[in-house]
Amino acid sequence: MNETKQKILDVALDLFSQNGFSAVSIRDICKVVDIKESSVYYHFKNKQAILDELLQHFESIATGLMSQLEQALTITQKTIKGNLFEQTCDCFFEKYLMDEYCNKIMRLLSIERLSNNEIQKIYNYWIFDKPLNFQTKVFSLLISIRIIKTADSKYLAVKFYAPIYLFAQRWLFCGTLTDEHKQFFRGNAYEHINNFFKEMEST
Amino acid sequence: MNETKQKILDVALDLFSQNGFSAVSIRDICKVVDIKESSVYYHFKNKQAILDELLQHFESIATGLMSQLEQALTITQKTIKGNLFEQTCDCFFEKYLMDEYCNKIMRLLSIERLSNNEIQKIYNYWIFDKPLNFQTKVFSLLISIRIIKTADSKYLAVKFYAPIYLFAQRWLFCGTLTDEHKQFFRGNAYEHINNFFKEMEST
Amino acid sequence: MNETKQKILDVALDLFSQNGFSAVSIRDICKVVDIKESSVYYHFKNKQAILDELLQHFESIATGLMSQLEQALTITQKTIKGNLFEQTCDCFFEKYLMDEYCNKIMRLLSIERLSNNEIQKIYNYWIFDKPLNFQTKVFSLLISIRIIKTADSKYLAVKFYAPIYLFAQRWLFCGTLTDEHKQFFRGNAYEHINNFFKEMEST
Amino acid sequence: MNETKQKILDVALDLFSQNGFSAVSIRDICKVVDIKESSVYYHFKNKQAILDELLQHFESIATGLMSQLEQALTITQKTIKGNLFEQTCDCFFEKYLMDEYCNKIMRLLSIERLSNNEIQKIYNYWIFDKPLNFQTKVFSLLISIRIIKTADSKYLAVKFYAPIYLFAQRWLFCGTLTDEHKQFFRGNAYEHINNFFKEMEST
DNA sequence: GATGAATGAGTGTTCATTCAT
DNA sequence: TATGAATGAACACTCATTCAT
Repeated sequence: MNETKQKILDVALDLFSQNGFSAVSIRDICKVVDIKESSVYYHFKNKQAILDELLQHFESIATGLMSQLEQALTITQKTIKGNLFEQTCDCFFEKYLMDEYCNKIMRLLSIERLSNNEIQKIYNYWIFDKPLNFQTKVFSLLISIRIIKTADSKYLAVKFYAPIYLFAQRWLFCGTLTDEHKQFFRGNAYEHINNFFKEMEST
Repeated sequence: MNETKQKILDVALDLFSQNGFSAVSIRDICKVVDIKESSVYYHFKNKQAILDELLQHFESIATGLMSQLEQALTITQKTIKGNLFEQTCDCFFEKYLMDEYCNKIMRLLSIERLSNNEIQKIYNYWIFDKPLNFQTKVFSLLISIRIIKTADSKYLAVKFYAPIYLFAQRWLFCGTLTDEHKQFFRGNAYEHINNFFKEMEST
Repeated sequence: MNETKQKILDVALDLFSQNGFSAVSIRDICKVVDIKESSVYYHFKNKQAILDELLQHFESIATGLMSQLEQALTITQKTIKGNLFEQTCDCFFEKYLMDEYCNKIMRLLSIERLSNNEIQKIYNYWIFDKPLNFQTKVFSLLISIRIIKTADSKYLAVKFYAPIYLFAQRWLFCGTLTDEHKQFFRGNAYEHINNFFKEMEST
Repeated sequence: MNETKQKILDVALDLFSQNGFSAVSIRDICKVVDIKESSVYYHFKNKQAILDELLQHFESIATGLMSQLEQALTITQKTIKGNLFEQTCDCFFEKYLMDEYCNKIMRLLSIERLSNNEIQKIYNYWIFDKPLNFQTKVFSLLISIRIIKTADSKYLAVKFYAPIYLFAQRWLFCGTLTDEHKQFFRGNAYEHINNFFKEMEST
């Protein structure tokens, strides 16, 4: 892709994720990219088109990652649960929640979702429904191969995912993503996962 | 309080909660209140002052409610846990998360928190820290009177609160608060609470 | 006169003399007087009326002072020139150029005269024409009683008054009137007057 | 320089010199230039920037002119005083006090100086200190080459400059600069200069 | 590919003034 | 006497966008 266009996308995402779409002006973006405002309109039809392209790119990344996770599910049907969780969680945390690009998009979605129905849908899908859906599949699998006893896989998914979501909101989707916040998140999240499995085994 | 001033506050909160503070103009507010823009400045120093007054009012309400909940804790030390939870949860859900005023404020906080440090702090306090803190106290109490066995009350609080937070985000803090969404939330939340206690009792 | 009305006049003059008429708002005045803006309109028809009253009062003061000086001229026809000048200059300096009220008015006139024909006329009359006219009379008198030799009294007046005017502009009509600036003015002005008479005597 | 930008500067100076900086709105300027208000902000950061550019241009002109006058001083050390004065006064009157650009700036400075310290300084420098300073140098020179007898060159400068300053204030810095006013000024000023030299020679 | 120049619509805010109480 | 409440007109300034070059 064109170099300038890519710069615009990068800077726009950076600013959008910090201040929201409507609070960032074309001027703001151009100041950082160091081009004139009219130049933006050579690369994009309008301001909205920048957002659209960012979101589209995110959805293709997220789709890829999620289908990758789901594939891992079928391949590793026979792996022990520890490994399975270790891998998928690691991947979900590092390449999704804390990935620079994805994290910025999600922060942007967080801001804009309340005033934009289109974005609301994307947010709900990628932050609530898809992860919960995936987690439900994981537990269904574990139940089917009798690693864990029969239970409501949907509710198990909520129990497992809700604290992760809460820690993500607390540490990863507030202001700039710092290494310190990342560590807080990892600490809280892995503690939860460990506790979760201990309880699971004890039953 | 003055009638017009109250109208301005009401309308402003309504619009802010839907679109965010900066996306709502004084013009927008005045169109609904049916006054001229300059009249706003008789009642408020500037646009920010409207937000400040709304937030201040929320904080006084939230403070009142939370101290009320905490008082209930001391009084009912001898009540059975079922009652305690029933009351506090009901109150927390209906008079806080789903209360028209508080819910709007929280939606507003959700939108603005990522681009406003001041609001970030308020959000974190009233949505994360204070409720988790309260829930921790509840579990400490239950542990101390041996209704539940010794355990990490802090982690118990997270396990208990995280799904509620997730359901609230999913159903209560997205777009206008409809009766349908309220029912979805209640359904999910009370299902979680019931399950939570069944597990508690079984251990 | 009514106490509040007087306060408004005092404060208005103070602010006008510092910032000019149009740069001072009714709000500014009311903040200092500690009344509501609407109250001003009980005492004055409009903003302009405040200015009018201030100017009118100034003109009555100035008229009084100048006629007093002119009277001194007739009475003291036989006094020696030294005394005459000493008295009139002292009076002109202290009770006119450096009088708190008159000085503020003149600073106000200075600001506004360029954009206001009415004020331009008042300024020209009381700052240029009247003093030069008076001074001309003084020199005419001195010439007529042969204290100084025949000369062009009009030009003498300019020679005498111009440096005083320059020193006044330099020290008395720039920013707030401080004691320091007053002293600078007195120093410069009396030095000039002394020099002026030495030269006069030597011819 | 850009044509529109120059037009804005010209019109702005014209209006500022008549009404003062703050009394002239961007709208006023745009009406005359025949552009939309928003266009101004393509050429200037804000209203203040227009003033700044005007003042800066004036100071470069004034600096040039004054250094030119001072150079004339060294070159013509041997010229007779008549010539020297003739040339410098002519230049100072026509290219400074009555030059269209400089005169407008000085009227603007006159209006704004009382409410703006920055401008007060510029005014004092270019209207009082610099001209008096130059004139002092002229007299020092004349004294040193014994064309005039030993005397206080500083006081001579005041005696020489004060009437010119007074006539300038009376005729050149009041309302629009008309040919009639220019003639009044020239008449008064040259009469003073002639008288001044007659007296000088007679002593 | 990029930009100089312009603009219409909109932003928050200030102002002098009015008028019923 | 004083003020609470309101307003129309103006203000400096920002914004996304257009278009000829």
